[in-house]
Amino acid sequence: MEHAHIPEIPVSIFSLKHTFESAQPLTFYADYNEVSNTIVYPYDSSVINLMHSGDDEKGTLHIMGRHAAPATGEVSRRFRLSDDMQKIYKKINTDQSMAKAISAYRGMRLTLNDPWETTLVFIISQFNNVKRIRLITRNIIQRFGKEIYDSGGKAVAKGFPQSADLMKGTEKDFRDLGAGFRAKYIKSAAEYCTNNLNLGKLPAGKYEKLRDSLMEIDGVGGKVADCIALMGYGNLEAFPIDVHIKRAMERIYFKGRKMGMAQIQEFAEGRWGVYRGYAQQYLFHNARVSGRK
DNA sequence: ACCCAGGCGGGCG
DNA sequence: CGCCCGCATGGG
Repeated sequence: MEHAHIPEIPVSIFSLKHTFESAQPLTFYADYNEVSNTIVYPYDSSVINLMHSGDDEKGTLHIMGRHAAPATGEVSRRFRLSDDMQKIYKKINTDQSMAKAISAYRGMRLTLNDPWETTLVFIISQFNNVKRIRLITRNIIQRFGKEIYDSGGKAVAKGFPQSADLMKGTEKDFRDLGAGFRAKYIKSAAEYCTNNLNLGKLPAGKYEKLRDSLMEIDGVGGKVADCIALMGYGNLEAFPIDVHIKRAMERIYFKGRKMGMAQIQEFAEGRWGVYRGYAQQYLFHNARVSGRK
């Protein structure tokens, strides 16, 4: 089938750039080319190549790659293309700070990632920085991922290793790949998610139950469980509170006073309701970018 | 040199 | 219960 039709998806209020740069699981191992506005990432047994043309208000996603046609639905799910951003913005645009964040990163989507990939990435994320999370994640993929070949039989990438694949690694292996004290968590999570907890069977829509189940994993506490619920299961009720969110919210909404996690959670629920996961992503990205210098 | 990073588990009061 | 501490590693 030469000159195969390139699948296209019309998209509006969508920014591949802001989405990629907002430190979500996919972005730790995908490659992004800002000039061509293209993202390349391994998925299943092939590589998906996604180009965004037009502008963020109204554009087109072009899907290229060996399995481009069957990947169309997957791209739509993964980038949450059916989210009604007008409606979501209306719900979370509650004040001047949110308005500025939405304006600055308009089109940024939450992404929906594989639950196991998300679990591993956020176990690595604890007490760590984004650059090293990315490094460690890539090291683990390089060491334990399976080769992905193009139609000519050339190895082009490595797929994300499943939990069973990581069971072959020792704690020392993960330490050598840069995981540090998290190595023991990676090892035990690989075992637990292979033998005891089927991540594919957890109830994505039941926030409390989902969160409690995820916290059975050693090394997964409340914050990491919220990240997995949000970005691995698409549960928008999850509101992960990390150091950036905590600081930003204390400053913006609590006159600089130190607040407990429960109080901040309660505030977020009351203010942004079932869309608080989206509010979190805009607050987080804004705080992180404006915190750099 | 010093401080910080998408926190967590464990121990203590 | 809540509080507090140690924790690997590398970048600013």
